[in-house]
This record gives sequence, structure tokens and C-alpha cells, in this order.
Amino acid sequence: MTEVNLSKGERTRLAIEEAAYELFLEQGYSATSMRQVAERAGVAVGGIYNHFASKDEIFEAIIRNRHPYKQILPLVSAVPGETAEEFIHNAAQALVEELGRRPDFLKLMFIEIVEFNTKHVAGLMEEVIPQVLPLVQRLKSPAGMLRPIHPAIILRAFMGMFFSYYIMEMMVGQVMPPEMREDSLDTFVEIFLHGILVDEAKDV
Amino acid sequence: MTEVNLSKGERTRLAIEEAAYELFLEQGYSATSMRQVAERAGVAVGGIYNHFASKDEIFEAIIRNRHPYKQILPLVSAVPGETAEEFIHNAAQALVEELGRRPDFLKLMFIEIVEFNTKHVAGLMEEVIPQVLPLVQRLKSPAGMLRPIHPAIILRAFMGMFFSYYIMEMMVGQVMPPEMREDSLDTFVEIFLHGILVDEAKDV
DNA sequence: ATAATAAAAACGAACGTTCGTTCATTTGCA
DNA sequence: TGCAAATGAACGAACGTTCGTTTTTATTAT
Repeated sequence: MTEVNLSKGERTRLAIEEAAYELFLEQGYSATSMRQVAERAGVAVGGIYNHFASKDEIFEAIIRNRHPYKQILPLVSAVPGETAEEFIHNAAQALVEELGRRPDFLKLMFIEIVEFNTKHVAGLMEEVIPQVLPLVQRLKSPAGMLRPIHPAIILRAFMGMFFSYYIMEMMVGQVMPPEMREDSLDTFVEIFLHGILVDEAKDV
Repeated sequence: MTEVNLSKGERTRLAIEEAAYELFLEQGYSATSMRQVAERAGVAVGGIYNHFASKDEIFEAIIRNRHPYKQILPLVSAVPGETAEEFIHNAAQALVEELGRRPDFLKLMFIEIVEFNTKHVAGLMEEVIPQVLPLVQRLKSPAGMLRPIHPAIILRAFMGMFFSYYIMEMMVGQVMPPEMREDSLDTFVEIFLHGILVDEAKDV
């Protein structure tokens, strides 16, 4: 065994998945051919079908194995007793870090939307929202409280703000000068907190 | 002339563009065939090439003629003398209305990103940002002023918040109960304003 | 250890289909 | 009569997938 407890077949299956994954991100699903996948994976085109029944099934495997839904979900779960500031800041940091580590996240979603009209991400959202909503509702600031805003809107504003952190980058490249980028997350958190907390709660 | 001053040739050219436009949005670019376009447009496949040199050129024409970059740009331009509240509120309203009127906007961008790796939208952003930045910098609230936040970050937070308004919807379908949706824009504006204005400025 | 054997994996030519595009021809309006 | 417009068969290339065969791997018997 050259790799950690992987049989030969399992290793080529993974190589095919990895090759397809890269090519789908580079070119999209339809524009990527099985022969391209085979070449990059270092196998013959027919050999792919020993491991996957179809091209579609490769994409499904990628969604299943590589979509970081499940990695992101626990990141936004709050520890009970956290203050609003801590919660928002930690959730933002975790989200941005994971998205930075996985620049493919949004692109996989886009491919899903554009070429399949499926929305696996809906599964995540429908999982996440009911879990996070009560957390948002119970948020207490040490010096004050949430302004009376519906939690669903708070959640949506939050996700939009921090998703956009990377959506913007994907759409237009570097929007900000690099020296500003490190501060900007804190500033985002600040704007957001300032926006949702009552005034007395914010002079911390 | 059946249509308003359009020659026969111009009308079929438009029919082809419209058919391709619909199909690209439904299926993506690569997954849409010229025969599908021809059928929906009501012409023979060969006839398409009397009006477009290639499939790519159809997409380029769609981008050129239908991408609402130029419609959105003037919407976010402020009238001099506007207060921060007025500016933000008007810009948000205009943006959301245009995106609502053109649900294809984001999907066209996604197709561009996924299947071409081109970013024509970058052209818009690079046009818009230098135009809007000074506006943001000069914003004055009637009862106060902007907190000291870099305008580029303000702009980014703003666009993210309101782009996400529709990105979320595209990704997961209806996130909010419908009766809440009409209020939510105002709430977004409120959160955002609350976030960027100094405290004394916000009791209006 | 070695040899025999069955199973899994790899191969690449070939299949039928569909792709984007071309072209010789016909149609229909000015 | 002339010319843009429309036609659909035809082209070569490429598509996803299948298939018969060979090679490699894992397992068992010796």
C-alpha cells in the first residue's frame, strides 16, 4: 500500500474524481469531456466506467464528497453563553476562513445552478437556518440587546455580507487593495454589529 | 412591417437571440445546441449562420445587448445634496427593483464565470466603483455623519448585502415567508445605515 | 514461498449519436 | 430580376458509453 490504506482501485477512483473536479471548475461540466478527465487522471477513458457509471455520477460524487456544506455548518454553531459580539465575530471568521481555504465552494454552486438547475445547497440552507435562527434569537449583548429585527433577516444580511466577501472577488477580482483586506473582516463585523444592536450596547 | 420598423432579417436575428437567451438560462451554454436554438426560434439550423457567425457570437450578442450593467449603473448614482439615508435607500431600492425585473442578471454572470471564465461584469464594477466611491465619501447625514470606515468597505458591504438578496433566492428558493419580503428591504437598509452612521445620527 | 485461479481494473478501438458548421439550393420580398 | 433570407442534407469532429480483451491484483492451494 503506497497511500494510507487505499487499494489500487480506490486510489484511481479518487484520481478520476480529482481530475474531474479540477476540470469542472476550470471549464464547467458540459464543456469537460470524459477523455479530458481520463487523460488528466492518467487512465483510459473506458477505465473510468469501472468506477463511475456515468459522467453525471462523477459530478454527484464530487458534490457528495467535496461540497463543504458539512464543514461550514458546525462553524456557525454558537457555543451557548457567547455574547452577540463573540458569536458574530467567530461565525464570520470561521466562514471567511473556510471560504478562503476552499475557493471552489461558490463555483461548485454556480455550476450546479447553471448546468443542472439543482440546488443541493438548498439542503444545507434548510438544515442551517432552523439551527441558527434560535441562536440569533437568544443573542444577548453584554451591554445591551438586539434591536427588534426579525432573525431571518439578520441571518440573511449576515450571510450576504460575508458571502459577498468572495462573490465580489470571484466576479471582479481584487476589489480592495491588499493591505486593506485583513482589516476588512473586522470592519464588516463592526458594521454588522453596529447595525443590529441597540445603540447603548455598542460602546464597548 | 409587422413590428416597429424592423426588417424581416432583423426580426429573425432577434428571435434567434431571444431563443438562445432563454435556452442558455435554462440549460447553460455548452448544454444548449444550435438545433435547439433553431427550433425555438422557428428557423432552420443553417439559417442561424446568416445572422451570427458562431454560437459564441450569439452569447456575445446577448451579453452586449441584454446585460443590464448599464441600466444598473445610473441607478446607484446619487443626486448631489442627498442625505446618506436618502442615498442608501434610493440606491438599494433601485438595485433590488432592477434585479427583480431582471432575474437573469445573476445567472448570466454565473454562466460567464462557469463556462467562459470571462468576467464582463468586471467592466461594470471597475466603472462603477470609482464613480460611487466619492459619493459615499461625501455622504452627510442630516443629524450626523459616517463613522470612520473606508468607503471601499462600505461599498462592498452594501453591494454584498443587496446582491445576496437575490443570490440567496437563486440558491435556495424562498428563504423568507412572503409577507416578510416587502419589509425586508427596508430592514436591510436600516441595518446597513445603523451600521455605518455614528450613533447620534440615527435617531431620526 | 510458489503456483494456480478468480476477480478487479485497465485498456483503447468501436458504436451510435450529436455537435457546430458548411453549402448548394430554393424561396420570397423589393 | 436581383439578392438577402431560409432551407435541410451533409461533413468531419467529438461526444458519452460499450465491449472484448489484456493486464494487474488479491486470494487460495500447495
